[in-house]
Amino acid sequence: MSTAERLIETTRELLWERGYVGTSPKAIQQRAGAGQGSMYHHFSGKPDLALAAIRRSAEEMQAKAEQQFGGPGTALERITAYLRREREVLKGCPIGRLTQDPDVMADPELRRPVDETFAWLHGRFTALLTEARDQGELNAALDPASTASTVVAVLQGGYVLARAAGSDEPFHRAVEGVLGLLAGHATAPAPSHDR
Amino acid sequence: MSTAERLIETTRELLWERGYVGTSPKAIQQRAGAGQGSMYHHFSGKPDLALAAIRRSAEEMQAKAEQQFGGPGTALERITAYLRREREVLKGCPIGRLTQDPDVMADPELRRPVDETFAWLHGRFTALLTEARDQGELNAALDPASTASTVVAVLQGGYVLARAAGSDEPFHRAVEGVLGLLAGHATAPAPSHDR
DNA sequence: GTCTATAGCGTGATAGAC
DNA sequence: GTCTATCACGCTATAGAC
Repeated sequence: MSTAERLIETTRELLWERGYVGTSPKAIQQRAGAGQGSMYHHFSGKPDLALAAIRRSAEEMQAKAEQQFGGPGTALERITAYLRREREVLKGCPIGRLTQDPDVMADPELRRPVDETFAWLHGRFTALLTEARDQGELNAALDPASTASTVVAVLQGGYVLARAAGSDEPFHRAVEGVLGLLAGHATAPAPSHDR
Repeated sequence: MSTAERLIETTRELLWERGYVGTSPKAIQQRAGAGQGSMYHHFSGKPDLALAAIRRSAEEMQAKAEQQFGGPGTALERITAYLRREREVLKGCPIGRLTQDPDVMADPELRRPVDETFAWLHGRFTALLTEARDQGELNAALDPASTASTVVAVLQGGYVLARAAGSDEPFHRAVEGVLGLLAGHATAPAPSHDR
């Protein structure tokens, strides 16, 4: 693994653990086992390195989500699979937490990957919920776009509640709660596609 | 307004805007119009002042919530009133954001008010949802405790989505989405209490 | 590419005068 | 109670040797 690679990965970790304001170039260098000069050779400074780290985390989050979204099963089953997927709940969402970092939100370049990731996620959920509705898995009275925002918010808020409590429980309760609400809106067993 | 008062209020503002790590004693003193010596006369240091500020914000959040919870209407109407209440959405939740501050979460004293506020909020919502269920406003199949976590998470996650997008819209969509999900679970018009 | 040395500034806190 | 002076330290970055 190259030095630049190690610097990016280390920055991703520290951004996740301590946020942008709480992460110093020095801390990155020490954990990555790189000197000052090395870091400034590969990156112009803290914002440049953070941009590389944030972009990679955003890509990773989308790729992981696509694993469940593009998997087998009905639309509602794929949504359920995504919501119930294993997560490092107490560490929080590596992208969502950047939202609370004033210096990240103040810089359009750093902010863009965050904005785009949630816009993508919302679009993906809206499409899946529309599919579920059209297949009769979900009540037609529900607005897919609003429900999509609700589902994404439950995950992000679940992380907040879990960290406040110092326990995974509130996160899982929130997820099961929204699944219960969605389940009650099923109108009929989903028809099989192939006949 | 006393100097100590001004210091606490200023700290509440800065904690909301920039978090604990991003807020320096110097910045507090300048905005509050107080000197170094003045601050250290009234408070033992940054953590002590932050504790006073966090406690007050936690109390305020609970008091504001109780305005809607204890207001008129059925349980579901009071929940709706709370969810639709005016908020400074783009500023985020002054308590929820502390959850992302590693130094706050690492200090049991600073962390306690955050933990307690969300525990209280969850309990309050659980009671209201139980009441709604018993009054036939809500499907009996729903678990009040899980649904309560979902509702609180929607608010906290709504703030995250709004800040990511730089717009109030995702917050309001998420709120209307969960109200839509709850509405579909009504089993019958709520009976009047008084006859 | 990586190292060490250095710079200028901010942070969190203390000391002691008024 | 509030002020100014001072401290040791950490932050982000640059310079220049190797």
